[in-house]
Amino acid sequence: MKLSPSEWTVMRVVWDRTEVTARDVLDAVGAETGWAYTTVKTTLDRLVDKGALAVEKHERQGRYRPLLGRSEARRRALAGLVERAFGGSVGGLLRHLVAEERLADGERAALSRLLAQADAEERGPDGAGGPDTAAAPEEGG
Amino acid sequence: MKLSPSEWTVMRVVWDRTEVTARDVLDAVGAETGWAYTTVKTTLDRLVDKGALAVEKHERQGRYRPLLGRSEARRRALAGLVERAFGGSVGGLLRHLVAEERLADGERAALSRLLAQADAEERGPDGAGGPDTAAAPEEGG
DNA sequence: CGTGGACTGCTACATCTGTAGTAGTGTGCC
DNA sequence: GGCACACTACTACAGATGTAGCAGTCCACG
Repeated sequence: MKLSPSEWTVMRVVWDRTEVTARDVLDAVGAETGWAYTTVKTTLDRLVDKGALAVEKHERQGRYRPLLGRSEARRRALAGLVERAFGGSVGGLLRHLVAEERLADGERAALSRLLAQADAEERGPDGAGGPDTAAAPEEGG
Repeated sequence: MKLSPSEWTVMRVVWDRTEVTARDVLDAVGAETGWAYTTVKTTLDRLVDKGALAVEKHERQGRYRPLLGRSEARRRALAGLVERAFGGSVGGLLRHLVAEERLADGERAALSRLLAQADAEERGPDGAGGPDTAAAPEEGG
């Protein structure tokens, strides 16, 4: 499942609140996107169609809840990019990041720290619960 | 300028050879994609339209040459992904990579090495006019 | 010179995406 | 009890993308 740019915009709101109405989404992104209410609605419905959201009626109003987790969506988007643009190699992406993207000093330092940390964690398996670990039910097919 | 998946497929071939004919591309990707000759041709032409390739006639046969570089294309694709999926923060992507993608030990080590290397390079040869980073890496993890 | 193959430009068509309009319907207010 | 409002389902339409066919043309070969 691939999310289009507009769909990402909507999903961001849903993920931030865990459950939203179309109105909520419009309130959140209307200013920035200029979308009409129906545009939000259509996007929301398409996301339901493709299984990224679940909708439930409350007083005849739809409430949308993510089925696709943020991390999972990121993983897939990233996988797509790596596949298309870096020959399927995460290493290639990494090299590009370091070599071409001119990471700021702070970012490099932070990345080094993260690496060390992950290293430690993986050696002492107790890990869980990052900031936004979204466990998404996997749709079976 | 954004490249579609099919366009990436074609561009990969062009970048690998610096100049190609439609036939070359078909030979290179036909087996893997199952495309017809005309599909390649259309994609090539669309790439010319959008300014990613230049074409030149030799004996009434078109030879295509990249105008858009691979690194540049990667940069843009990456920027798009970071924008859509990571709230515009490369740091967010980095965190995801380390935390979620379960880099293999080898990859992590390689990345550390790359970082150290880039660090040295950037400090060594040229420091003038550089980014005067206002310190403070965002969100302390 | 006629024919076939290679290559080209143009056209086509389905699907996806961005964006929105319209009409139907339940509900609360006057 | 009707009307405005909010929300929904359905429909629309243009541009991008995936994929390919067709017809014209040039060159080489017989």
